[in-house]
Amino acid sequence: MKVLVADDDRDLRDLVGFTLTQAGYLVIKAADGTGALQSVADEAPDLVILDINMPGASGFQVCQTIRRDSRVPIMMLTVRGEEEDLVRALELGADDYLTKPFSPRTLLARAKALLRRAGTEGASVLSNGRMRLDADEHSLAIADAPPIRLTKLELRLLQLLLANAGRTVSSDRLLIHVWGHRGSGDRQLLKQLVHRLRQKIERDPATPQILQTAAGAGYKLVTE
Amino acid sequence: MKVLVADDDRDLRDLVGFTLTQAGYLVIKAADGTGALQSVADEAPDLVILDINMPGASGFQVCQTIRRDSRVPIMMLTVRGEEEDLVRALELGADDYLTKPFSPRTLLARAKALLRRAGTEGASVLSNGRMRLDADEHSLAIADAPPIRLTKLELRLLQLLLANAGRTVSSDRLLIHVWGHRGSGDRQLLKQLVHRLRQKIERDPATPQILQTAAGAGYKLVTE
DNA sequence: CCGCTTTGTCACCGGGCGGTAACCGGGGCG
DNA sequence: CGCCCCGGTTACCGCCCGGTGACAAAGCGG
Repeated sequence: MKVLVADDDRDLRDLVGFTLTQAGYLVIKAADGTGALQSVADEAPDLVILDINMPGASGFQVCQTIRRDSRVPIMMLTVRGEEEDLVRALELGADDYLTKPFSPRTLLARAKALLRRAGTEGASVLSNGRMRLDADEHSLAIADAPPIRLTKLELRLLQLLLANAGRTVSSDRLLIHVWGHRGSGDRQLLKQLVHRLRQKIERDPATPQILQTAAGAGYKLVTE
Repeated sequence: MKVLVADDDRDLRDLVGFTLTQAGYLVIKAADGTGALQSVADEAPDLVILDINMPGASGFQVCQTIRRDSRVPIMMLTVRGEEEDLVRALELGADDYLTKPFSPRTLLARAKALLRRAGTEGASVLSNGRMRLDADEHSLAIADAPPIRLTKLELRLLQLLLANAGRTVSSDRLLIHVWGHRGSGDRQLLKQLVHRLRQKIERDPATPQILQTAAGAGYKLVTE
């Protein structure tokens, strides 16, 4: 389940992202309106969380543009006391709104309700090239080989890698996505997870063909 | 299809009632919380529409009480700007919500979606592959074997599993479906229920062929 | 009120998941 | 040349998870 979080306030973006990540969602972030539109087009998220006040293109414009060719659920973020903005947002096709400040619990409850209502809940399979990741089954199928069972952590790792297939994903992003925190000492965790995952999915774990390392940067998934 | 509308505002109640009646639903009305509970018990509606602000018993109490022994879809009505109330409602087991004012069209669309999702339109017998579940008889027939008597909980568990035959259903969903939103952390209940059910339906309960576990995720039913 | 069935709770076990440390080998650099 | 940083690998171990048995509590029909 992919969620796009668009907000120019870095702290808020991180908080929202963290909350959703911990709840098992795959989070994509954007810092401004144009970035948000780009991400919607590229990543086809299942839910979009939009701050109204953003540089680039305002939340309104973004919302309107998205609605031109998508019915993806949109949740708007506003500051208290901007009722008329709110009404306008709803008229532009937003599905729900949240006034800052809000608690993580609130956010989660509303997000879940939106996804449930949209009926997007069932489709939890992410695929790219020869790889197919099923979040419900906790399994990964490569080409026509029988699916491989994954643990929770392996699944999370692959979610982010597969969503960025072909591109290198930094160790920090992986750490945050999988464990929810970063730190130099935690490198070992990632090392281990990658190693164990390679034992499972690589034909020859010593010379990885799929889960490749980008020295000094991170890892990337090769799906071709 | 029976719908209960509970709201202390007579005008709103009538409007909602009228909308639903026109759409072909059988509408029951209640003006306060206690009346709502009474009606739920007496009439067993297929959908409950609850205003949060009501005399008698608040929408929360009503919602919670209903959820103690029923999983009938519940839609909450709120006025704009009561975020935390809303969250509480969703956490208490409400399925959807609507902020006043809303259009009749919206109301209808949401109500239909809820009923569809609840699968209330289906018959009392559910079958897939070699398995046939009869909700009235509380029995499960596998292939040509004589039907097996089921308890209430076993029946509910199988309902959800059979409706998603072949796919993994998460432990959380099962817990909510069977016990109705309490003990969302109580894996023990599910563990036991599965164990007991396996004793009944599996040829060799130690190596399940039908009710299989998806480690770290949930359970799934194999109907082939 | 009794007895049976159903359901909730507790305790235990075995296996695997995941965190931690230590070691190895290679490449960059002083 | 030797140091050290980085990533891979091996090993160990605590703990969580799922399965199981036993028993208490609750529900229900006679």
